[in-house]
Amino acid sequence: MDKAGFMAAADHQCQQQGVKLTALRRQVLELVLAHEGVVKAYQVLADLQRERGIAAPPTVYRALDFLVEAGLLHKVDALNGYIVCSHVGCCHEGLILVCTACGSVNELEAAPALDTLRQQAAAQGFAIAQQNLLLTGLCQACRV
Amino acid sequence: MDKAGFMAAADHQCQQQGVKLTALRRQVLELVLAHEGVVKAYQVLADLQRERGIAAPPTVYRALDFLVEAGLLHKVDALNGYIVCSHVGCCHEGLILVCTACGSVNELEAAPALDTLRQQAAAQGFAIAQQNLLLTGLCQACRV
DNA sequence: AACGGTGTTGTTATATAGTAACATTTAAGA
DNA sequence: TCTTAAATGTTACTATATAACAACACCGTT
Ligand SMILES: [Zn+2]
Ligand SMILES: [Zn+2]
Ligand SMILES: [Zn+2]
Ligand SMILES: [Zn+2]
Repeated sequence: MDKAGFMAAADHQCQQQGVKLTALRRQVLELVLAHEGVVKAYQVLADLQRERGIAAPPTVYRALDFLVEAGLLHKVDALNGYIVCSHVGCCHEGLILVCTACGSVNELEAAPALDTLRQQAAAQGFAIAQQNLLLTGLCQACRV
Repeated sequence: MDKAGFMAAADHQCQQQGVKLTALRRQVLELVLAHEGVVKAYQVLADLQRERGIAAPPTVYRALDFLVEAGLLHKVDALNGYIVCSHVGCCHEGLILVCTACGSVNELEAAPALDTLRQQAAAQGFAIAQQNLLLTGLCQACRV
């Protein structure tokens, strides 16, 4: 999906959810979108400062939190970063593949695999929540 | 496994691997072991300072890194913390279940589930590395 | 239009997490 | 003993994230 298409989908999704994609949030989303792969909060902050002058960490973290909550971004804990969801609109559980060699990120639909995990966890009485799984490894390009 | 048993297993495992469980590393391991569930680096640092007087972050981070590398601890990225491996000795891939209500942690053997994921990733040309999966949800005690 | 509540953003300060770089000590082999 | 590599100490710093409160904008009601 191209960036314009993504922003349109984002607008739509926020309307559906009854939440507001304000100018600031939209700007932050566009800044994330402008990067390939994983983006860090402080990188976004720096970008935002270039565009708007002064800005402080809470401004960025709030917007990022909102966008994650709205399902437009995913937080990639292991990297302290964020990626754009590549399945906006379809309620999904992501399988996020991060290449340890080149840093590229690829998001798959993980529902089937998570069913297996869910069963295994359920056998221990544990109910796993909806979530995204981060897996590290080597992407096709980096496998020699 | 009780703590003494774990320390014995840790000694054994380090010998097997030809690495040294020095006094400092052992002390850090015992400090982690003294807690239930997830422990943070700076908590360990504080504990260490109580026991030995002065200590600086690198001291703790080095020891923790070593212990993770040796397979005695697992890093729990999503929580910026560490847990004691509950399968020391058997080479394994962990499935780490973290209860979002009470913070308890439970580690399962994840090999079968990871096989499924590995296949799904392989279909995209992605080779996932050996790793531990962190899943959040509700433990048996916290499911109402 | 004025009011009041709610959500959003601004601002300051601080808390928490992790690492770089170099000095010093310790342990293991030649 | 001498040499060297590993481990630890030390200082300083960078990076990540949040608390707390102030100011503002939006929206429905009076
Ligand atoms: Zn997604
Ligand atoms: Zn790659
Ligand atoms: Zn384990
Ligand atoms: Zn629980």
